[in-house]
Amino acid sequence: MSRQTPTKQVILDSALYLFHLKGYHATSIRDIANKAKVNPANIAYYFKNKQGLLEYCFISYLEKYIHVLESNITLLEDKGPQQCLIDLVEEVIQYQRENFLAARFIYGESALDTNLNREIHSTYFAKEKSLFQHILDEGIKARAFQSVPVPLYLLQLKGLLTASVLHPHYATEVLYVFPQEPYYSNLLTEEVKRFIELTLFHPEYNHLKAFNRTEVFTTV
Amino acid sequence: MSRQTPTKQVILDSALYLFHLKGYHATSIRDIANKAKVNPANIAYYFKNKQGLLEYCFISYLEKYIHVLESNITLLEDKGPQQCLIDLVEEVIQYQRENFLAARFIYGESALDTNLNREIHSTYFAKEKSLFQHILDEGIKARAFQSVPVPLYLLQLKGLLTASVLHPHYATEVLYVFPQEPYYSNLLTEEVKRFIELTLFHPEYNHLKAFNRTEVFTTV
Amino acid sequence: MSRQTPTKQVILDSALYLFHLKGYHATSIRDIANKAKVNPANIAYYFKNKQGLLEYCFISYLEKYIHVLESNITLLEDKGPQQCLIDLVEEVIQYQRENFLAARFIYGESALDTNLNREIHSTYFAKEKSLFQHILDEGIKARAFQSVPVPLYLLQLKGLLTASVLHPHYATEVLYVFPQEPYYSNLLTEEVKRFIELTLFHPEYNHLKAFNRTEVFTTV
Amino acid sequence: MSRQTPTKQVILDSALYLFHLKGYHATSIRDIANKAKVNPANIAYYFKNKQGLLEYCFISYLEKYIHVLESNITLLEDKGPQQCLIDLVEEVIQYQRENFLAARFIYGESALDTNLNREIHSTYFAKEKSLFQHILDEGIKARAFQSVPVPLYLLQLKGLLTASVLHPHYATEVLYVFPQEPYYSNLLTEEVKRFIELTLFHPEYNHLKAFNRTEVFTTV
DNA sequence: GATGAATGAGTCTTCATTCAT
DNA sequence: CATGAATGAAGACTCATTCAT
Repeated sequence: MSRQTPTKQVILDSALYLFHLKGYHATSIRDIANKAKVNPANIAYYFKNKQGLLEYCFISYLEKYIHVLESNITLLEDKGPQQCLIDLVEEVIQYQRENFLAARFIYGESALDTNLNREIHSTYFAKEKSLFQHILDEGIKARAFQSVPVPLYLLQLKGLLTASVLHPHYATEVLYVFPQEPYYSNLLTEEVKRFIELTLFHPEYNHLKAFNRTEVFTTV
Repeated sequence: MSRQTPTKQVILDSALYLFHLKGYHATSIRDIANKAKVNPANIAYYFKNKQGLLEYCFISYLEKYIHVLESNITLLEDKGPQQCLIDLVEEVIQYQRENFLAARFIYGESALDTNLNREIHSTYFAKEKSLFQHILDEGIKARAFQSVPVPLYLLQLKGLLTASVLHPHYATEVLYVFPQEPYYSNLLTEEVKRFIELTLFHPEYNHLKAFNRTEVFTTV
Repeated sequence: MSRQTPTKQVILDSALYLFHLKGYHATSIRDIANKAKVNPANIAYYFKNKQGLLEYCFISYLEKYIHVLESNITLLEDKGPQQCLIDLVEEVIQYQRENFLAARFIYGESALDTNLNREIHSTYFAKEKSLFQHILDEGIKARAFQSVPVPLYLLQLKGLLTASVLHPHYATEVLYVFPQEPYYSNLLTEEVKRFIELTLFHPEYNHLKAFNRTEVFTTV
Repeated sequence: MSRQTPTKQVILDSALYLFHLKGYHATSIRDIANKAKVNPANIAYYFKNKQGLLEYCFISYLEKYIHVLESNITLLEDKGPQQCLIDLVEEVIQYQRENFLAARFIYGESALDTNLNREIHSTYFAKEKSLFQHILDEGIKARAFQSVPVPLYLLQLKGLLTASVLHPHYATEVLYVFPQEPYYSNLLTEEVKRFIELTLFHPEYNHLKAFNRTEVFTTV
């Protein structure tokens, strides 16, 4: 997290913004340079390549993302699986909201058939999976969680956690839900937690406080 | 559903395949023509534009998708809200699996800032929302469903339904779940149904047969 | 001048209109076909080529143009050189006005370096020159005309006669002179005649009626 | 009149040459680049567009052309209308000869229906007209000129002045007059002056030296 | 660190033309 | 006589990248 040259940073910000808006291939290096008010050759200087810029975006997001997960898992024994998972989900959602541009962009591109995607799936996402699986396995073993089919459950969990990232226009323009605003973000977090509790937690084991949903959104 | 020129159809298939694989902007018109083994000028002949080809892909998928939803909703009164929603979800998942390339591609692109995206959100997805909302409202009114905040619930439902479409590499290469195979597809459908039952259905009202999950996937 | 297939004629009219409007190279064969509401392949059928269509336009205009000149020259001995030249000029201007699209188009293109241009210059325009020169030579010999340098005089005469054809926007949008309307066409014809009389005719010989210009246009 | 990059200048020269030879639309950007021995992308770099290159050609010619006119008009009071017009005509012909390629090209294209043409007519040519009209009005008022219908006269003057530009092949290949050579250029200038004197100047007012035409070109 | 000039490959698109029907 | 399908070549233009300064 070292302080970066203003030029490098402004390139990065512009790139991230345009990538998330138009996608990687639809964004030209001159678009980025124009937005950053910088000479295009600087991009080659700092990132060697357009590809290099892309990788930098991916990796710097994912590196920190994994760090968020790992630092949470260390408390698994202290908190117990239920609390640990709940906290983890909360922090993931928060991290995604704080790095919204990167999150939206990376998950959007991650469906494509790319070498870079293959790499990050075999490293970062594999790591992510093993961390989540660890919590689930521990929870199931401790009878805190119901005995769910882990991979399927993780896929669904992924769907829940990335819903507001991957369907931004559906959220804002169709449902009038604005996931970037704290108000909605909190509601969404609570909903995800509710899903997890209802579908995963063992009822008898549950020592979390009763779930009280705000009743605001019952109808629209 | 009129009979199409073989040339037009083969262009369409090739385009869909490459779009889903590499994304719209990374796919050149020559790539498509090569794969289809036709002259690039035919693409202009049949679709006027690369953009025209894109729109054709989007619209022909979404048109049929909306049709699936609508023909299901007509049976809402007969089936009751619970069975109607369950059947709907099943058919949506099935439709997505049958039109996997289009589904993956369209949902992947739908996060971008495009005129086409704005259009389809204000038409097809708005329609989709109103249909889903109709079921939910009816179900809540009839006490078949719990009183959930509809927009948030719809966003999460969207996340669940598109999870295997939007995270294909995560599913196959990390989780070893292959959503296109009928075996996994059925399991995933059952899981989504389970989520809905647990988070939406009113327990007392429930007259569906008890949910029996296959216990295969408990661990991996 | 045989009656032509409606299709052939409508193609010709459309071509001439678009050629004069946008120029030959800026007009596509599909433009013409669209305007004529005809299938593009018909152009190949009737004219073999785009080039063939062009040649047809050129030649059919010039063939008739030369005919106008020739049929006038035959009366040279009867009328005397002055009257003959005056009548000729009048008929040339009239012919150009009646075939305005062709005239504008052909003179516009005739400055370019083309095989077709080389051909029509060595035939039609060479013929045109020899006819004009014949009148001038006869007139000079008969002391009806002043002893002008013929080639230079012909070049200037050409400039005068084609002025309203080659500067259509200058005429209409800058000078507010509309050469296609009979009113202005007559005025222009009178002006050209006046130029010729003043610069070419021998004053003593002149037995034409005194030139009375309409005084309308003295100032603007 | 700032110093231009050699590359930019060589592109400009090549473009002008090819435009005048084949016309704008028949000249491809690759033709220009080949002739200039530079990379085609440089054209986009310096002129943004093929259209941009065209506009540059038009405007740089016309800008200087108007300047020629204006700097002459300032001497109107000193010289009197007759001498001023004569000098002006001489300088116009000279300017056209010095910028032959541009002049031929621009007047050739100026008959077409183009946005650019509309613009230059409503600016440069409107300006040109008002300058010429000013001289004529002054001359008529001062009884130096006969009371001619100004717009018609200006149209004919235009025809005279552009004759050798707009009928280059007619001049050289049919009449064997070579307007670019100083010898012929002088003769042509004298002829135009003679026309003006005979058709415009008031005989009594005339204090110009008697017009002596070289007698060389009486016959060909 | 940063820039303007220059490049070659690649983009989408349009064109004139042909041919079977 | 007319058409729709199909083609190959060429069009203008954009792109990522390099390099001397």
